[in-house]
Amino acid sequence: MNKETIKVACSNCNLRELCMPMGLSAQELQRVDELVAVRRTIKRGTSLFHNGEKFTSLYAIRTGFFKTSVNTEDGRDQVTGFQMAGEIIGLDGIVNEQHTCDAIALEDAEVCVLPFDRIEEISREVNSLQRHVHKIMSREIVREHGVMLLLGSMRAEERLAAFLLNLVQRLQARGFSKSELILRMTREEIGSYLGMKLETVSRTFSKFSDDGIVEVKQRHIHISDADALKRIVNPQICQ
Amino acid sequence: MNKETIKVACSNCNLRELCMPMGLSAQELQRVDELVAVRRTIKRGTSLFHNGEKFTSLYAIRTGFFKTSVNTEDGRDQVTGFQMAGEIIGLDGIVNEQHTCDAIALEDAEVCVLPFDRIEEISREVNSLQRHVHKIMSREIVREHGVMLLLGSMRAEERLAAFLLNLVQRLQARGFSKSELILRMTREEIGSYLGMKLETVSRTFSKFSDDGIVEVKQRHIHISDADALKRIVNPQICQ
DNA sequence: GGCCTGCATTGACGTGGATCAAGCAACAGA
DNA sequence: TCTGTTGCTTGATCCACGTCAATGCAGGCC
Repeated sequence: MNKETIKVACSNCNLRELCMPMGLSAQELQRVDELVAVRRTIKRGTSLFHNGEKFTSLYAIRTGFFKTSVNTEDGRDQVTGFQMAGEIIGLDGIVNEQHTCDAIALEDAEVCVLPFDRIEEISREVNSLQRHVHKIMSREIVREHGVMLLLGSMRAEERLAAFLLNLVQRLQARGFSKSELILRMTREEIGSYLGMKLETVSRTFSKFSDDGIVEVKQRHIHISDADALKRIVNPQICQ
Repeated sequence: MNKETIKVACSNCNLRELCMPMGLSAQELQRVDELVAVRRTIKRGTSLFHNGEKFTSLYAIRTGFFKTSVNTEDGRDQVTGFQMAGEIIGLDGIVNEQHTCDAIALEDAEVCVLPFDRIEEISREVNSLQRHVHKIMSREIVREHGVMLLLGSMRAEERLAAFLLNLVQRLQARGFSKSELILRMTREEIGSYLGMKLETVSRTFSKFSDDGIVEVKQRHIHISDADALKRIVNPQICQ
């Protein structure tokens, strides 16, 4: 094997514990390495796939930041999620063999292309991969339940607080600061995700800033009082 | 095989095309029949599983009607879906091996219990079952995208219209009328699902009724003008 | 540098739906 | 038959957020 091959191997990837099952034998690892067909780079602002496109592969994000959004013929648009390194996108395409949403890179990105028939083939042999695929899909379902709870029952401040806590928690799991973050998306995209208008997003940021909970300078956010955010989301519990 | 065994076989089930893959060989069918461990009946108002309970099985609904809902420690509650015959529930439990929502029967129900390790085992051998499981999970993800769109970008009338159209379409696929339906849930449960208060649900029903779009008598609904509902959901397209 | 363009912020105002409250219909049980 | 309970409807009022509009700020390009 030459350097190139080694470079695209999951076994050598520093994101392995985020997007691949753990505790594989050497032989299983070798099989799983065959999952990744190629890497693909996506320029900021361009799409990895879009609504209607034929589904062939899932994508594991190596670097960069994406949004996914669904849109209807009559111009409605809803951001359904923001995805970062180690996360898998494209699951929506399995059911009808075509994608039902757009995935847009919010910064230059690189993904591993995982052909789905290869995933199915290898997960028949490697039980822990099979289980892993099921868990990833189940996790997405549970995540979406959380978004439904947010959209269905929270007010603007609660939504934004929950959003910030979620983002920072995921960034922290990737070794970034738990109080400092740079938003990769516009106020409008945040608003679309949270079911509110961009003006309300902006005003709510300003309110948090006035209350000394966060410092906001455009897309640079510093969380000064994470507990206050938690209290906003969970009024009763965090008293 | 005695009568009892035949009775619980998927191969004889009239819901087969709804919850099982199609085009199986005789041998594969036999394997798939082993999926169903037992049937279980659930009385109206009682739970099939609830939040925190250990996950062991998925459930295929044979008869009856369920709601699933997530709830937080601080008393927030969100109905995440209504499920009817032929649909699979419990997918949320896979990721952490415990359920993260409650499933409550809204009328007396019967489900087939599908132990998840058996699903995994058999889907390693029967490719079309494997594919089917993936599709079911993907379909749920896509459905939830639709709910996010609804909650994030629609107004009350649009939400209720979309809800009614979705319900009646699923009922029609099961051989029921496309204009007549009986709601199995309260206004409050509809409201929780649609992110609105029960009073607003009631008022919106009354508005539809005044406009001659539906006839509402408590939980008995007659849809007089389905196109009008479609126009409400899709203002541009259906002109 | 100056100009353009795309975001972001902030204010003034309007409104859809929440809230509060009363009354009513359906049904189960005595 | 009456009676309590649960769910549904409707009205009056309020407010959180949307809408419309002006201004400000940063980065890219000439």
